[in-house]
Amino acid sequence: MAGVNKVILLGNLGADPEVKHLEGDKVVANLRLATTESYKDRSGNRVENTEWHDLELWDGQAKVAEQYLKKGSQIYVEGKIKSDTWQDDQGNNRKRTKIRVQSFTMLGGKSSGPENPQGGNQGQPAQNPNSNTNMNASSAKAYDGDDNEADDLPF
Amino acid sequence: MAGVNKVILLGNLGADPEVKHLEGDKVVANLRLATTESYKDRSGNRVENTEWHDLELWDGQAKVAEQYLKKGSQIYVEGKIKSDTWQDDQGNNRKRTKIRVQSFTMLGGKSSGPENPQGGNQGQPAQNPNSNTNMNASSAKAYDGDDNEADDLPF
Amino acid sequence: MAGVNKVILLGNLGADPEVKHLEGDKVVANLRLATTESYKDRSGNRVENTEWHDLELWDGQAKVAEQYLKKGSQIYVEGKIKSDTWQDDQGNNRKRTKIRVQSFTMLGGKSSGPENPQGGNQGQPAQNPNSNTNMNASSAKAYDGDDNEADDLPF
Amino acid sequence: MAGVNKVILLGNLGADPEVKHLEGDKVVANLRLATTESYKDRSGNRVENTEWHDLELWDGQAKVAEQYLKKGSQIYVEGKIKSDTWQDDQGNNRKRTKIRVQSFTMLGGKSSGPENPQGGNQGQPAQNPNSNTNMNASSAKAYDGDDNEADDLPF
DNA sequence: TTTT
DNA sequence: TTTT
Repeated sequence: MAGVNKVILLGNLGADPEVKHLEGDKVVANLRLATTESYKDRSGNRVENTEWHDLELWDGQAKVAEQYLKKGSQIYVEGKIKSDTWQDDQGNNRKRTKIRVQSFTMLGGKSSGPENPQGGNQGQPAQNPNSNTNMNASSAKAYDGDDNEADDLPF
Repeated sequence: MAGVNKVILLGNLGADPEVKHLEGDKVVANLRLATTESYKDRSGNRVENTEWHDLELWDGQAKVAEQYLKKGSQIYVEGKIKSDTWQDDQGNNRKRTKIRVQSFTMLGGKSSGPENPQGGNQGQPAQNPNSNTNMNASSAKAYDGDDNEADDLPF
Repeated sequence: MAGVNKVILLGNLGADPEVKHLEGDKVVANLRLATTESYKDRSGNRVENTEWHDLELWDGQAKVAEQYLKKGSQIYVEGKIKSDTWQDDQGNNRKRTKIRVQSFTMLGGKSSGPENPQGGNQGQPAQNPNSNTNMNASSAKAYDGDDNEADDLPF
Repeated sequence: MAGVNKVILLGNLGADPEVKHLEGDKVVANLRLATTESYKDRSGNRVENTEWHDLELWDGQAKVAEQYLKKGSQIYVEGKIKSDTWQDDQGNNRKRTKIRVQSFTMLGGKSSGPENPQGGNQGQPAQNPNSNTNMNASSAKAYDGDDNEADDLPF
């Protein structure tokens, strides 16, 4: 029976993306995303609570992430929960949960813009390094291999 | 900085709720929820893929779950991802991820209706055991202690 | 700048789908979906409040809707808000809002199962007319013309 | 039967909030929010498509909006679709759809920070007018009158 | 371990 | 480990 497994996150990267280029043109990027909520406890003190999420992106999206995201980037993410289960050396059942990203959008925050835009002209500073450069890397449709959103880059 | 950490699930329970009544009137329920997606692989064969989620509900919601949900129940859930981290006996960093439920709605499927409705009249079968009895246990707002959704029960 | 425009609905159809087959193999289906919320007013009386949504589905999804949905069907929907604006006869600006469906999933409820399954054998009643027949008609990606979810039908 | 009616938006305000202070301490704010999507048409040209949403906020949230949001502000919104229906002068049935906001979060973008922070010191420019000042105005719980999120302001 |  |  069909179900729903949907995750929506908005937060900041705790580190630069870790990107691996695999055989057969496959690319995978792993991101660490922090979502912080803030509330008042019973004593009226403001408390911050940060949850860290392991994101996994494939192929076109991984390339976009590699080129545009870095530590501190603020992004909006849609994806689904996906767990790996295995047995460790002691024979214990282990489980690791990550978010398989289906789409993401860059928001403003620190460090928007490509790390090294068109590979040159570093003497001329980017016109608006702090502007709200959003960019959408849309749905990956991983199963059927029609993963062509690399053609969807906004330039 | 405020962020967003939102999970939306729709699936079936793999087991009856596990409910613990703690000191001070606190109640916690743990549910195992399966979300199944179905797709065709490259060869055109239909494949089913099930993800299992650990849900945690507190207080008013836990009581509603205890009374109305059981193995097989189909529910719609909103919540957030919440991880526990600790060190195991070998000093390894461990992490366990669960879904802290903020609201849920009972859908049809098997086993709607209370397990043992007001404790009596078992000779008379429930009129419509397979009907689409939905019920909403709304948001828990745990942090500020205004956790009064027990008053929101639909009866 | 990229934004997010996402709608999630779970409710029941108020009428059978209205389907139009257009030139060039295009198909559009219009659905009326009711989402009902129930709450207690200040006096403690339970109140029901129903919102009606106009859904629009295209092509592969429209065909699935035509074949499987009818009045009373319970569905889960993801889509986006889309408005038409025009001037009426009096020169007033008018606006009509609908939900462009990106994916939907059939839940149980009334009237699951095809209206007329494989066109025959009506003497033999469907084995489980009230069973929880879910079915997923996945995302339509209308803009790029790669609208091939008709190939994704679960049979 | 309980249903789901959920809207998630991320975009920018097209104008300053319109706030009305009603009798009995009630406050309502109306916002115009633009969500823009960007895609390539068949010819490979990038196309932008903007949808305008009418948002309605009440009480504590309305006050937060009044103080912190203005034209250009980028926000993340959760809410639900809510329609008004009436008959116009010609006796035609009319319908107007708006988004009843349940929570919102300020993101960076233009014009974060209060319009007039604690009412003074205008000679000293705000230190970081373009910084990523996020702020969460949480769920409004309108029906039951326990609308105390004014106490939840982050200061 | 659910559901179809 | 992010962000404010």
